[in-house]
Amino acid sequence: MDSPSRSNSLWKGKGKAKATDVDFEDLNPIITYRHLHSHNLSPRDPLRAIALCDSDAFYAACEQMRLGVDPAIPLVVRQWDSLIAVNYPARKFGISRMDRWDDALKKCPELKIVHVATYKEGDAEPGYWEKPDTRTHKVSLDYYRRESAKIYTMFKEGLPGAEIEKASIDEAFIDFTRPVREKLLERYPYLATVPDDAPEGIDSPLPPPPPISWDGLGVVVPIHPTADEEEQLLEDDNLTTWSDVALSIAAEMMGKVRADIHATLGYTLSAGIARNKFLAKLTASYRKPNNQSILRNYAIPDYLKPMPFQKIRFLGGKLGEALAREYDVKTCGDLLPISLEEMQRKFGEDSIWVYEILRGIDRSEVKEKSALTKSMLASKNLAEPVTKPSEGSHWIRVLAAELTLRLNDAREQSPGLWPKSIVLSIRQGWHLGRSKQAPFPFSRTVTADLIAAAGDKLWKELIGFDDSKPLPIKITHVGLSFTGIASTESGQRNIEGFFKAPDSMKIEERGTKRKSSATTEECAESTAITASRIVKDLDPGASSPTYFDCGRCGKRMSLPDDICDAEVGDDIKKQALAVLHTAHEDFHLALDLSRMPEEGTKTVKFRPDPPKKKKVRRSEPGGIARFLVKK
DNA sequence: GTGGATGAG
DNA sequence: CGCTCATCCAC
Repeated sequence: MDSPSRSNSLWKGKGKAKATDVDFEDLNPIITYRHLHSHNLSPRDPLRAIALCDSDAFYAACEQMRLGVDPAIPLVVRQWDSLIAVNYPARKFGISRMDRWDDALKKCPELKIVHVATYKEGDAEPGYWEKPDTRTHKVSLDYYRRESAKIYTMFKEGLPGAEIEKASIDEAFIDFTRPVREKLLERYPYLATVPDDAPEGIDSPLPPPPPISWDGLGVVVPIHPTADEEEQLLEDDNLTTWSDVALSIAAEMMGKVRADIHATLGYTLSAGIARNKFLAKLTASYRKPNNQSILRNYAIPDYLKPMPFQKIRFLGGKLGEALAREYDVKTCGDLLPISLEEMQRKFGEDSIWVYEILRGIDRSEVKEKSALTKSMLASKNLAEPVTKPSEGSHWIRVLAAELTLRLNDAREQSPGLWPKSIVLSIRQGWHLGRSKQAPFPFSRTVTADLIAAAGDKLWKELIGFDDSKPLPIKITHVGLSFTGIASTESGQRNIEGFFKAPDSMKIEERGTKRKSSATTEECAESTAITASRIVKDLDPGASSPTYFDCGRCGKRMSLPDDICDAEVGDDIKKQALAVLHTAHEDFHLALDLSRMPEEGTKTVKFRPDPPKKKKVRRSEPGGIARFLVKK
């Protein structure tokens, strides 16, 4: 457990040197007019103000709102036999996330238990059932995704100018720097111009900041946690900086949106506000639920030092464990004496990320994610293993139905969305897994059948299709996913240009039902090309055309003769033509996409800021390296 | 492209 | 071995 070879003094020997002096050097940087007036908001901006805002016990809150349950009632969300969300009232009973539902009920007989939505093959959409069967049903988190999207929308609308990065289904980072700066100049107009007598012109420091009232802005993390509050307040007041002013304005804005969201959607949120993402995240958990906390720069050292580093984002896993073991320590403060060189020697060049984090430094940016997701996975662990190919098809249809919903849903926001490939993965027993993927044909109208067909094909490639004899192995897990989802970001305008014919497309459904309420999605689906002409041609009463002329390539696309000649109603011919039309548009669209410069999806590193996997380049792969290097 | 690893909640 | 989801990377 301990490391006898390591001299204690090496890393505990710093004595009482003020960490503020030695390890945290940047707590009160000089802020000049240039900083304030620079239009180049960089991660080094001393007036940066970042928030992490997350929804309290989100799934539980969703169910509580959906069912109109009093928020004070203990409520949990159940998934099969365990719990996936526990609201705060329920936590008071000692119920926690991984508890079994029946154990939880023993702890709190009044507990309101809601099973997460599920669906089975053939269901149009997920539903809530008292007792869903794990053998036939699959969990759906769709409702939570939709509610999450509502919150995200309110963030965007309520915080113009702020950069917002959705970090997960229940949390988002918000960069307030720009709106805060505007407010700063508005509120303190004397900052707008460099005084004539400023010694160094635009590079002169700003005048002393005004005092701040934190009333109603949230909990302010104390600079030096002590028993004496009086003393604390006194000290804190004497140390106000412009950075604090910036944080207080951010807190103001954050508080307003939180209140707004609570009033409109009913969700309570907690937020942390600090100078960077990592600290914001850490600060958000300072006081929960339904609260926000502010971490001033001067409060960073004493907040961070006692903090178990394994609580830090990306240090919660094996890397954190490896660090803890290597040095036999727990807190951030414990790791401060480790030199950068030492850390890099053991954990690779990229450990500088960890080194800086421990000192409250994090330059990673809040960046709205262009494509909201790059992949979509629907998967299911099978309580009853699949032993026949036909059973596989069954689950594939279930999973395909979910992917259909989700992809079409995503397309409401970005019509050009398109998964490059579809992947079927299966697992047998406990670790052996295989997967197979194939290109996913672009199609404007994605149906469950289309996806299921693709999945079935992969299934056959993966395990064969002879239903007569049982599979040699038991499949315990089936997953169907889309990968390489591209949103044709830069081409958005082009594409929307195509997608703007009005209500022409419902013809596929029924020629007569013209004004059927077309959803935005369906409107977006219609394409310009020759749509208006087609609609005219399809005017009720006129005899059905059997071709159309493509406005883009000029080609005349005709129905196959056998359909033209067949003794079928006009309805059928209309439908057939619509299908042909759609297919042809898809062809053009795919062509457009392939020719389009891949701006949104080029080699931009998707996750530039988080810690790199530690590539250990080291002669001796012992010790921690074993965790980090593939065996 | 495939499989595995990592991480979050 | 909860269960479901997402991303990255070595091969």
